[in-house]
Amino acid sequence: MNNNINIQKKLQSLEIRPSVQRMAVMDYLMKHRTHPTIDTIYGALQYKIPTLSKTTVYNIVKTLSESGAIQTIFIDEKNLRYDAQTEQHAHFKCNSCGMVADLPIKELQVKVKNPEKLSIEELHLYYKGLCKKCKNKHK
Amino acid sequence: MNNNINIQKKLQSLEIRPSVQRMAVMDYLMKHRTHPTIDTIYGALQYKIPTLSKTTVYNIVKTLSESGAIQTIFIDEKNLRYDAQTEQHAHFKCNSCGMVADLPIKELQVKVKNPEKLSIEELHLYYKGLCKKCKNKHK
DNA sequence: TTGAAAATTGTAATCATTACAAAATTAAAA
DNA sequence: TTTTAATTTTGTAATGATTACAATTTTCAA
Repeated sequence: MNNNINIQKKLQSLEIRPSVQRMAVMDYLMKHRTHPTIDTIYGALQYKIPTLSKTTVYNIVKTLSESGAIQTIFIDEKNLRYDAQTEQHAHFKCNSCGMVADLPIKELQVKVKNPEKLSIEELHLYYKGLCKKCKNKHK
Repeated sequence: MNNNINIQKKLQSLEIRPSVQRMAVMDYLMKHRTHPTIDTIYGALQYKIPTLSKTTVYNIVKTLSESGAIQTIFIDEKNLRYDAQTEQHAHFKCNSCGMVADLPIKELQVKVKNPEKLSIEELHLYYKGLCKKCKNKHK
Protein backbone atom coordinates (compact mmCIF):
# COMPACT_ATOMS: atom_id res chain seq x y z
CA MET A 1 0.00 0.00 0.00
CA ASN A 2 1.52 3.30 -0.96
CA ASN A 3 -0.84 5.01 1.45
CA ASN A 4 1.53 3.84 4.12
CA ILE A 5 4.31 5.73 2.49
CA ASN A 6 2.33 8.94 2.75
CA ILE A 7 1.64 8.39 6.40
CA GLN A 8 5.26 7.51 6.95
CA LYS A 9 6.36 10.73 5.32
CA LYS A 10 3.81 12.72 7.24
CA LEU A 11 5.06 11.40 10.56
CA GLN A 12 8.67 11.85 9.58
CA SER A 13 8.04 15.44 8.57
CA LEU A 14 6.85 15.99 12.13
CA GLU A 15 9.89 14.18 13.51
CA ILE A 16 7.85 11.29 14.77
CA ARG A 17 9.37 7.88 14.18
CA PRO A 18 6.98 5.87 12.04
CA SER A 19 6.60 2.76 14.15
CA VAL A 20 4.05 0.14 13.17
CA GLN A 21 1.79 1.22 16.01
CA ARG A 22 1.97 4.91 15.19
CA MET A 23 1.32 4.35 11.52
CA ALA A 24 -1.66 2.19 12.35
CA VAL A 25 -3.20 4.80 14.66
CA MET A 26 -2.60 7.60 12.19
CA ASP A 27 -3.96 5.50 9.35
CA TYR A 28 -7.03 4.60 11.36
CA LEU A 29 -7.74 8.22 12.21
CA MET A 30 -7.30 9.32 8.63
CA LYS A 31 -9.66 6.67 7.34
CA HIS A 32 -12.27 6.96 10.07
CA ARG A 33 -13.57 10.46 10.44
CA THR A 34 -15.78 9.43 13.32
CA HIS A 35 -13.83 11.16 16.10
CA PRO A 36 -13.16 7.89 17.87
CA THR A 37 -12.28 7.44 21.50
CA ILE A 38 -9.18 5.59 22.67
CA ASP A 39 -11.27 2.48 23.21
CA THR A 40 -12.61 2.55 19.69
CA ILE A 41 -9.16 2.95 18.19
CA TYR A 42 -7.75 0.22 20.38
CA GLY A 43 -10.68 -2.07 19.63
CA ALA A 44 -10.19 -1.66 15.89
CA LEU A 45 -6.43 -2.15 15.86
CA GLN A 46 -5.89 -4.92 18.37
CA TYR A 47 -6.57 -7.61 15.76
CA LYS A 48 -4.11 -6.18 13.26
CA ILE A 49 -1.51 -5.72 15.97
CA PRO A 50 -2.14 -8.44 18.52
CA THR A 51 0.52 -7.18 20.91
CA LEU A 52 -0.95 -3.69 20.98
CA SER A 53 -1.45 -2.19 24.40
CA LYS A 54 -4.03 0.41 25.25
CA THR A 55 -1.34 2.42 26.97
CA THR A 56 0.45 2.59 23.64
CA VAL A 57 -2.63 4.08 22.04
CA TYR A 58 -2.72 6.69 24.78
CA ASN A 59 0.95 7.44 24.24
CA ILE A 60 0.56 7.70 20.51
CA VAL A 61 -2.41 10.04 20.43
CA LYS A 62 -0.58 12.22 22.92
CA THR A 63 2.49 12.35 20.70
CA LEU A 64 0.43 12.97 17.56
CA SER A 65 -1.64 15.62 19.23
CA GLU A 66 1.35 17.49 20.64
CA SER A 67 2.98 17.59 17.23
CA GLY A 68 -0.20 18.89 15.63
CA ALA A 69 -0.73 15.80 13.48
CA ILE A 70 -4.15 15.28 15.02
CA GLN A 71 -6.61 17.21 17.13
CA THR A 72 -7.99 16.36 20.55
CA ILE A 73 -11.68 17.08 20.89
CA PHE A 74 -13.29 18.05 24.21
CA ILE A 75 -16.94 17.62 23.44
CA ASP A 76 -18.02 14.63 25.47
CA GLU A 77 -18.11 14.44 29.25
CA LYS A 78 -16.89 10.86 29.27
CA ASN A 79 -14.05 10.53 26.79
CA LEU A 80 -11.64 12.55 24.80
CA ARG A 81 -11.92 12.08 21.06
CA TYR A 82 -9.39 12.36 18.27
CA ASP A 83 -9.50 13.78 14.78
CA ALA A 84 -6.94 13.63 11.98
CA GLN A 85 -8.55 16.57 10.24
CA THR A 86 -6.59 19.54 11.47
CA GLU A 87 -7.91 22.25 9.21
CA GLN A 88 -10.43 24.47 10.92
CA HIS A 89 -13.90 23.02 11.11
CA ALA A 90 -16.70 22.80 13.62
CA HIS A 91 -17.94 19.72 15.46
CA PHE A 92 -21.44 18.60 16.23
CA LYS A 93 -22.45 16.25 18.99
CA CYS A 94 -25.82 14.57 19.21
CA ASN A 95 -27.09 14.93 22.76
CA SER A 96 -29.03 11.71 22.40
CA CYS A 97 -26.79 9.10 20.74
CA GLY A 98 -23.48 10.85 21.36
CA MET A 99 -22.39 10.75 17.74
CA VAL A 100 -19.85 13.40 16.74
CA ALA A 101 -19.74 14.83 13.21
CA ASP A 102 -17.73 17.40 11.31
CA LEU A 103 -19.34 20.58 10.10
CA PRO A 104 -17.24 22.39 7.51
CA ILE A 105 -17.20 26.13 8.05
CA LYS A 106 -18.49 28.19 5.15
CA GLU A 107 -18.21 31.54 6.81
CA LEU A 108 -16.79 32.69 10.10
CA GLN A 109 -16.71 36.16 11.58
CA VAL A 110 -16.19 36.42 15.33
CA LYS A 111 -15.13 39.33 17.45
CA VAL A 112 -14.77 39.04 21.19
CA LYS A 113 -13.95 41.54 23.90
CA ASN A 114 -10.49 40.78 25.20
CA PRO A 115 -9.54 43.45 27.72
CA GLU A 116 -7.17 41.11 29.57
CA LYS A 117 -5.05 40.76 26.46
CA LEU A 118 -5.24 37.01 26.49
CA SER A 119 -3.02 35.60 23.81
CA ILE A 120 -5.37 33.58 21.65
CA GLU A 121 -3.96 30.70 19.66
CA GLU A 122 -6.88 28.51 18.68
CA LEU A 123 -10.64 28.65 18.33
CA HIS A 124 -12.88 25.60 18.69
CA LEU A 125 -16.50 25.55 17.59
CA TYR A 126 -18.85 22.96 19.03
CA TYR A 127 -22.47 22.55 18.12
CA LYS A 128 -24.86 20.37 20.07
CA GLY A 129 -28.31 19.14 19.28
CA LEU A 130 -29.95 16.08 17.79
CA CYS A 131 -28.94 14.09 14.75
CA LYS A 132 -31.58 13.23 12.20
CA LYS A 133 -32.25 9.72 13.53
CA CYS A 134 -32.60 10.83 17.12
CA LYS A 135 -34.71 13.82 16.18
CA ASN A 136 -37.18 11.53 14.44
CA LYS A 137 -37.28 9.05 17.30
CA HIS A 138 -38.08 11.75 19.81
CA LYS A 139 -41.22 12.78 17.98
CA MET B 1 -29.43 39.20 52.44
CA ASN B 2 -32.06 39.89 49.82
CA ASN B 3 -29.76 38.38 47.24
CA ASN B 4 -30.93 35.05 48.58
CA ILE B 5 -34.47 35.95 47.70
CA ASN B 6 -33.46 36.49 44.09
CA ILE B 7 -31.74 33.15 43.95
CA GLN B 8 -34.70 31.53 45.62
CA LYS B 9 -37.04 33.00 43.04
CA LYS B 10 -34.76 32.03 40.24
CA LEU B 11 -34.69 28.40 41.36
CA GLN B 12 -38.43 28.34 41.96
CA SER B 13 -39.11 29.71 38.50
CA LEU B 14 -37.25 26.69 37.18
CA GLU B 15 -39.20 24.37 39.47
CA ILE B 16 -36.17 23.55 41.56
CA ARG B 17 -36.76 23.46 45.29
CA PRO B 18 -34.55 26.07 46.89
CA SER B 19 -32.78 23.97 49.48
CA VAL B 20 -29.95 25.46 51.50
CA GLN B 21 -27.42 23.46 49.50
CA ARG B 22 -28.82 24.42 46.11
CA MET B 23 -29.03 28.08 47.01
CA ALA B 24 -25.44 27.99 48.22
CA VAL B 25 -24.15 26.39 45.01
CA MET B 26 -26.14 28.77 42.83
CA ASP B 27 -25.00 31.74 44.90
CA TYR B 28 -21.41 30.61 44.70
CA LEU B 29 -21.55 30.26 40.93
CA MET B 30 -23.19 33.63 40.49
CA LYS B 31 -20.57 35.36 42.63
CA HIS B 32 -17.55 33.52 41.31
CA ARG B 33 -17.25 33.77 37.57
CA THR B 34 -14.18 31.57 37.58
CA HIS B 35 -15.76 28.46 36.03
CA PRO B 36 -15.00 26.38 39.09
CA THR B 37 -14.77 22.62 39.24
CA ILE B 38 -16.80 20.49 41.63
CA ASP B 39 -13.86 20.36 44.00
CA THR B 40 -13.55 24.13 44.09
CA ILE B 41 -17.24 24.59 44.78
CA TYR B 42 -17.21 21.92 47.45
CA GLY B 43 -14.04 23.32 49.01
CA ALA B 44 -15.56 26.77 49.26
CA LEU B 45 -18.92 25.70 50.68
CA GLN B 46 -18.00 22.97 53.11
CA TYR B 47 -17.29 25.47 55.89
CA LYS B 48 -20.59 27.27 55.49
CA ILE B 49 -22.45 23.97 55.31
CA PRO B 50 -20.47 21.51 57.41
CA THR B 51 -22.70 18.56 56.52
CA LEU B 52 -22.26 19.15 52.79
CA SER B 53 -21.34 16.11 50.76
CA LYS B 54 -19.45 16.21 47.50
CA THR B 55 -22.08 13.92 46.01
CA THR B 56 -24.63 16.62 46.77
CA VAL B 57 -22.61 19.12 44.81
CA TYR B 58 -22.56 16.69 41.89
CA ASN B 59 -26.31 16.21 42.17
CA ILE B 60 -26.97 19.91 42.34
CA VAL B 61 -24.88 20.99 39.37
CA LYS B 62 -26.56 18.23 37.39
CA THR B 63 -30.00 19.50 38.34
CA LEU B 64 -29.08 23.12 37.69
CA SER B 65 -27.48 22.29 34.40
CA GLU B 66 -30.39 20.21 33.14
CA SER B 67 -32.81 23.01 33.93
CA GLY B 68 -30.65 25.54 32.13
CA ALA B 69 -29.85 27.54 35.26
CA ILE B 70 -26.15 27.02 34.69
CA GLN B 71 -23.88 25.84 31.90
CA THR B 72 -21.50 22.91 31.90
CA ILE B 73 -18.18 23.68 30.25
CA PHE B 74 -16.13 21.04 28.42
CA ILE B 75 -12.84 22.78 28.02
CA ASP B 76 -10.47 20.96 30.32
CA GLU B 77 -9.37 17.38 29.95
CA LYS B 78 -9.46 16.77 33.68
CA ASN B 79 -12.63 18.28 35.07
CA LEU B 80 -15.94 19.63 34.02
CA ARG B 81 -16.50 23.26 34.93
CA TYR B 82 -19.65 25.21 35.69
CA ASP B 83 -20.84 28.68 34.81
CA ALA B 84 -23.87 30.61 36.01
CA GLN B 85 -23.67 32.94 33.04
CA THR B 86 -26.02 31.40 30.52
CA GLU B 87 -26.14 34.13 27.93
CA GLN B 88 -24.03 33.37 24.90
CA HIS B 89 -20.36 34.08 25.40
CA ALA B 90 -17.06 32.46 24.52
CA HIS B 91 -14.58 30.84 26.88
CA PHE B 92 -10.84 31.04 26.95
CA LYS B 93 -8.52 28.53 28.55
CA CYS B 94 -4.87 29.19 29.27
CA ASN B 95 -2.89 26.19 28.08
CA SER B 96 -0.26 26.87 30.71
CA CYS B 97 -2.01 27.64 34.02
CA GLY B 98 -5.41 26.22 33.11
CA MET B 99 -7.33 29.35 34.01
CA VAL B 100 -10.69 29.75 32.27
CA ALA B 101 -12.11 33.18 31.44
CA ASP B 102 -15.19 34.59 29.76
CA LEU B 103 -14.92 36.42 26.48
CA PRO B 104 -18.04 38.43 25.65
CA ILE B 105 -19.00 38.17 22.02
CA LYS B 106 -19.14 41.44 20.13
CA GLU B 107 -19.94 39.99 16.77
CA LEU B 108 -20.74 36.51 15.56
CA GLN B 109 -21.42 35.31 12.05
CA VAL B 110 -21.02 31.59 11.39
CA LYS B 111 -22.30 29.48 8.59
CA VAL B 112 -21.59 25.77 8.41
CA LYS B 113 -22.38 23.13 5.86
CA ASN B 114 -25.02 20.84 7.28
CA PRO B 115 -26.01 18.33 4.60
CA GLU B 116 -27.06 15.74 7.19
CA LYS B 117 -29.69 18.10 8.52
CA LEU B 118 -28.44 17.87 12.05
CA SER B 119 -30.78 19.69 14.36
CA ILE B 120 -28.58 22.28 15.99
CA GLU B 121 -29.56 23.59 19.39
CA GLU B 122 -26.47 25.21 20.87
CA LEU B 123 -23.13 26.63 19.83
CA HIS B 124 -20.10 26.69 22.10
CA LEU B 125 -17.03 28.78 21.37
CA TYR B 126 -13.75 27.93 23.03
CA TYR B 127 -10.53 29.80 22.64
CA LYS B 128 -7.20 28.48 23.84
CA GLY B 129 -3.86 30.16 24.22
CA LEU B 130 -1.87 31.84 26.97
CA CYS B 131 -3.00 34.33 29.58
CA LYS B 132 -0.97 37.48 30.09
CA LYS B 133 1.00 36.15 33.06
CA CYS B 134 1.93 32.89 31.40
CA LYS B 135 2.77 34.61 28.14
CA ASN B 136 5.26 36.84 29.95
CA LYS B 137 6.81 33.97 31.88
CA HIS B 138 7.42 31.98 28.72
CA LYS B 139 9.55 34.72 27.22
C1' DT C 1 -49.38 14.74 63.27
C1' DT C 2 -48.34 11.55 59.99
C1' DG C 3 -46.73 9.63 55.89
C1' DA C 4 -45.01 9.99 51.27
C1' DA C 5 -41.89 12.19 48.25
C1' DA C 6 -37.73 14.53 47.53
C1' DA C 7 -33.13 15.75 48.79
C1' DT C 8 -28.92 14.86 51.09
C1' DT C 9 -25.32 12.05 52.61
C1' DG C 10 -21.44 8.54 52.80
C1' DT C 11 -19.54 4.67 50.89
C1' DA C 12 -18.46 1.77 47.35
C1' DA C 13 -18.02 1.01 42.47
C1' DT C 14 -16.75 2.38 37.87
C1' DC C 15 -14.05 3.93 34.36
C1' DA C 16 -10.82 6.95 31.82
C1' DT C 17 -6.34 8.28 32.16
C1' DT C 18 -1.59 8.37 33.91
C1' DA C 19 2.66 6.63 36.26
C1' DC C 20 6.02 3.55 36.19
C1' DA C 21 9.24 -0.01 35.38
C1' DA C 22 10.45 -3.93 32.56
C1' DA C 23 10.92 -5.75 28.00
C1' DA C 24 11.41 -5.10 23.17
C1' DT C 25 12.84 -2.54 19.31
C1' DT C 26 15.52 0.70 16.75
C1' DA C 27 19.39 3.60 15.48
C1' DA C 28 24.08 4.77 15.88
C1' DA C 29 28.82 3.80 16.95
C1' DA C 30 32.62 0.89 16.93
C1' DT D 1 28.46 -7.31 12.17
C1' DT D 2 28.45 -6.50 17.14
C1' DT D 3 27.73 -3.50 20.89
C1' DT D 4 25.55 0.08 23.20
C1' DA D 5 22.41 3.71 24.07
C1' DA D 6 18.10 5.75 23.22
C1' DT D 7 13.41 5.19 22.13
C1' DT D 8 9.18 2.82 22.08
C1' DT D 9 6.07 -0.51 23.60
C1' DT D 10 3.90 -3.09 26.99
C1' DG D 11 1.39 -4.60 31.32
C1' DT D 12 0.25 -3.53 35.79
C1' DA D 13 -0.76 -0.63 39.33
C1' DA D 14 -2.22 3.89 40.85
C1' DT D 15 -4.95 8.02 40.50
C1' DG D 16 -8.81 10.71 40.38
C1' DA D 17 -13.29 12.26 38.62
C1' DT D 18 -17.78 10.78 38.42
C1' DT D 19 -21.70 7.77 39.32
C1' DA D 20 -24.53 4.13 41.71
C1' DC D 21 -26.80 3.06 45.52
C1' DA D 22 -28.91 2.64 49.86
C1' DA D 23 -29.66 4.82 54.24
C1' DT D 24 -30.85 8.95 56.51
C1' DT D 25 -32.81 13.39 56.79
C1' DT D 26 -35.76 16.98 55.35
C1' DT D 27 -39.80 18.91 53.28
C1' DC D 28 -44.48 19.20 52.07
C1' DA D 29 -49.19 17.99 51.86
C1' DA D 30 -53.01 15.48 53.65
